[in-house]
Amino acid sequence: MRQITQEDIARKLNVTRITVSKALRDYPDISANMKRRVLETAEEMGYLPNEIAQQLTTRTTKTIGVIVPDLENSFFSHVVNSIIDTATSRGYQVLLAVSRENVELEKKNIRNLIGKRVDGLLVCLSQLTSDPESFDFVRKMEIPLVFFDRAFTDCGFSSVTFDDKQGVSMALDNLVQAGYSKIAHFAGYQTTNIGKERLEGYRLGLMKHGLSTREDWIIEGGYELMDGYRSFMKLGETASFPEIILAVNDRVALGVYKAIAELELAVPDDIGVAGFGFMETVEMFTPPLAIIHQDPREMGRLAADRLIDEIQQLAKPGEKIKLEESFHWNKSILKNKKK
Amino acid sequence: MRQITQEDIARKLNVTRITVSKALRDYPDISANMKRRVLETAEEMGYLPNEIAQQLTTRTTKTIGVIVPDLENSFFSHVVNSIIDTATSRGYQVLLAVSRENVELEKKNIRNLIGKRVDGLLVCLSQLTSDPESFDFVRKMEIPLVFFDRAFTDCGFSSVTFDDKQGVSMALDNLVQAGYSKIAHFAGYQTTNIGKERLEGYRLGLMKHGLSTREDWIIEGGYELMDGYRSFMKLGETASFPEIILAVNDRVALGVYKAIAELELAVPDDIGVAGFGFMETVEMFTPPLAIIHQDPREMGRLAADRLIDEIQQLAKPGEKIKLEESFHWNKSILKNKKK
DNA sequence: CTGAAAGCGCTTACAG
DNA sequence: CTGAAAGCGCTTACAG
Repeated sequence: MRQITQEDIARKLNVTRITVSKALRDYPDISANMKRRVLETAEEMGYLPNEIAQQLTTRTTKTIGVIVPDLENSFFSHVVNSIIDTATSRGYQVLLAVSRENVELEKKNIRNLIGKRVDGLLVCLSQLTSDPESFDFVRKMEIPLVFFDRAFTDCGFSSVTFDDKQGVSMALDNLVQAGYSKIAHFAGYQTTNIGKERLEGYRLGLMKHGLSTREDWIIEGGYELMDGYRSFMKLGETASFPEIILAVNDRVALGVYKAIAELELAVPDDIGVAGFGFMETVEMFTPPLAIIHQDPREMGRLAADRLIDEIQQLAKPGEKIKLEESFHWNKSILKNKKK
Repeated sequence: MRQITQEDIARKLNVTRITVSKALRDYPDISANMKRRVLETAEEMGYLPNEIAQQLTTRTTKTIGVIVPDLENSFFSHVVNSIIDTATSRGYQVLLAVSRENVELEKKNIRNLIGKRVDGLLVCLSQLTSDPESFDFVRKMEIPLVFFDRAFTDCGFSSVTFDDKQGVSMALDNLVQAGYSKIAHFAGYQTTNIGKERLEGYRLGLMKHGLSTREDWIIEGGYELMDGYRSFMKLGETASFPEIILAVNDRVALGVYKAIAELELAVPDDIGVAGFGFMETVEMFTPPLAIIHQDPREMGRLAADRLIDEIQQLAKPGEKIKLEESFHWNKSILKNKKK
């Protein structure tokens, strides 16, 4: 029942527990012979150091806390997978919590993880979080924290986010160059960062190419499949059709596909569709969706590495890291149109 | 820099740290007045109990370790999400590790998690694990463990797995009743449990309905998209075509769809397809795949609840829980065929 | 109602 | 080369 402790090993070898501790950690002032005997006996007895005790003495847990809004979202599960990979390879374990887009649960998670004395925190904010109170607490406790994907930018913490403006701009460059000029945007809520940034990128991109913005081609909606569906139907009521629809995310793009199919139109022959997403997203579409690519693995790796760097004081907090996005043409847009 | 401890609160109130500890845990032998003062001061000073210290004294961490082969697999990410939900609601946190289908890493993860003194372990074995050594160690340490999805069945630990035989049998019942009799199976490797169970279920199911098994309609392959593709092409070489293909998993089914499209055939008009999967799987297919349904949420919930029950000694180890599967007709098979 | 003592399993200066 | 002392922050019988 009782676990094997250093005391047990010590008793067996007729030395003190201090000698055992030192031998196990390979202190230079222990004889090679004693080290060998201690190691052997430890192995024999099935000794496994009690890390809780180590954590209490060393005041470090080699554990990082991760809070994610929803693990059923495959973007996040990819990010978390990559965080775990990175953390493991640097000797850290991951305590994972899910906020379910719930502000109260997010708060609780933060307190719980700090209570468990994680060495640092990796947080993707839930959609509705507006109150930085919990994070003031984190700052007061002087616990390193790095935001990813969704961040407070004025808290003094580092963050790793995508550069949507750059992404949209690059996509538009490609499309315009291929001869397209009629590009609509099914935008997200303008109360959210994502919605705003992407729409702004869209406007700027068009302007840059001297194209005028048609307000009836900007349809603001939500982030779900039915929003894309409804937006497309609304588009049918306007005077003229665009050549391409840029959807604010993959679920909205899926709704667009659905609407298109119902109207017996075809992608990409009748209309092209693009969205934001990553490789797995693409596979869900027939034909494969063109995407402004956001790589969850890169995000996870960078965020975890940054956090661990800050924990080990190899880096200072407060760095805003922006990840570049790339445009992946696929079969949902006719290439080389050249009008 | 230093964290606030009970000692700090005690000093401020001119009492001993024992009184503070008791007040915080609402001991009956502390005056209501003192409790109030302690609570207030704790709040004021931003006191957060050091759970590491608590863990050391109480010898319990309220943490469970979860090992999963691959978090990018959405089945597993759904299971883990559900585990976290259940664990959180019962007051436990989750330390998550990924084995990447790597036996060595799996071993290391187990030792690491036990080193961190988790109260229990939830494990989905990596595909190649055959040596129960690590698990003997777990047993020796008397740490509760529950396997899910992939299990050692002769280790004395509880397990939660799907009843594939029952699932296939139910699917065949439905199909035969609808008038189908020509059903092929694209099986998995017969060296794996999953491959074996599903093929066995298929044979038994056919037999039950007095249908003969055509060996050229059983094509053994792997678990990836290209395996399904190749198997379908191989089928083209046989004398006669089946009406329905039962694929061993979703990726194989996807390969079948691909092959069918290339041969300019259509699902379900020319041939029907079914596979194993869950709701998210279905959405990836056009038309939506018929599935023998394995619910990851149910699996996660049951496994976590079982483990916590065993931790709290509300249940004994060694229970083999089999989850029922249901057959979900979708548009990839013509219903009510009635020949 | 409050406190003194012992302990959880470990580590780390400091002596000898 | 080995060990005695002090400490990490907490809890829990046991006294008074």
